[in-house]
Amino acid sequence: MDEIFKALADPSRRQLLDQLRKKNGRRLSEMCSDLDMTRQAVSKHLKILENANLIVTVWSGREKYHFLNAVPIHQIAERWVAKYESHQLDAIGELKKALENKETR
Amino acid sequence: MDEIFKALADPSRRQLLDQLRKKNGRRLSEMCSDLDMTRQAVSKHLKILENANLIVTVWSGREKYHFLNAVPIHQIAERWVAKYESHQLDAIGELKKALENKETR
DNA sequence: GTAAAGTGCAACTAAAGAGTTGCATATGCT
DNA sequence: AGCATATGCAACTCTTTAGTTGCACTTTAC
Repeated sequence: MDEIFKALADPSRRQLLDQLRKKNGRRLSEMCSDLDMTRQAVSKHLKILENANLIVTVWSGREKYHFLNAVPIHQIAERWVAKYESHQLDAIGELKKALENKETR
Repeated sequence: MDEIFKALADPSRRQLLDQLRKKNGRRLSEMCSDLDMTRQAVSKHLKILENANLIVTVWSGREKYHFLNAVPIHQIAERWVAKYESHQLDAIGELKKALENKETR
């Protein structure tokens, strides 16, 4: 799960995912145009996304097609975000509790 | 939003959030015990979480209480993850489309 | 067959990040 | 007043990461 969080931490990589969301199955050179960096840099980002299983690739001749895989994103939403569902911030109430706790310590 | 993703990218910081999820309103020194690093390092992590608004703090005398704020997590789930809701991976189908596209290019 | 297109690999640089140590400051206790 | 507790700030080290440049390899087009 750490790999996924790390992969999503970079804005360029989120942008690449976003590109694929709009038009799936792009080649590397297609994806470079939107980013202000060299092809090799984009290639590295795509590799990180692929290692995190956020992207799946298929070769056809000399061309490599990139496909979005949203499954890991959904898993994080379900397994990780869900844990924080019930947590509403009630700072004042919580603070009171904490201070009461302090008294009796 | 970038700050939130970056803040969540570190396992120690996710662990700190997890601690607060179990028992809210902790002080810095309380939170150190679970992490294998110095107090100062934990303090830095907490500051990053605070800057990302994932944690809210309240001073009481010389003690600083930390409270979990799950709102940004929910916002990411709603605004960002939701965009990827409809994306099911159909690699073979997508590939076919990509290759057909290639023919006509 | 030769050139162009699409991609990968490796070495390097520069910047960001995690963690440490040392010192300072403020509060609470006796 | 004096000491212990709780935290913050700053400088430093080490590692990771983002990005570059240069070269190699394979496939397609002419």
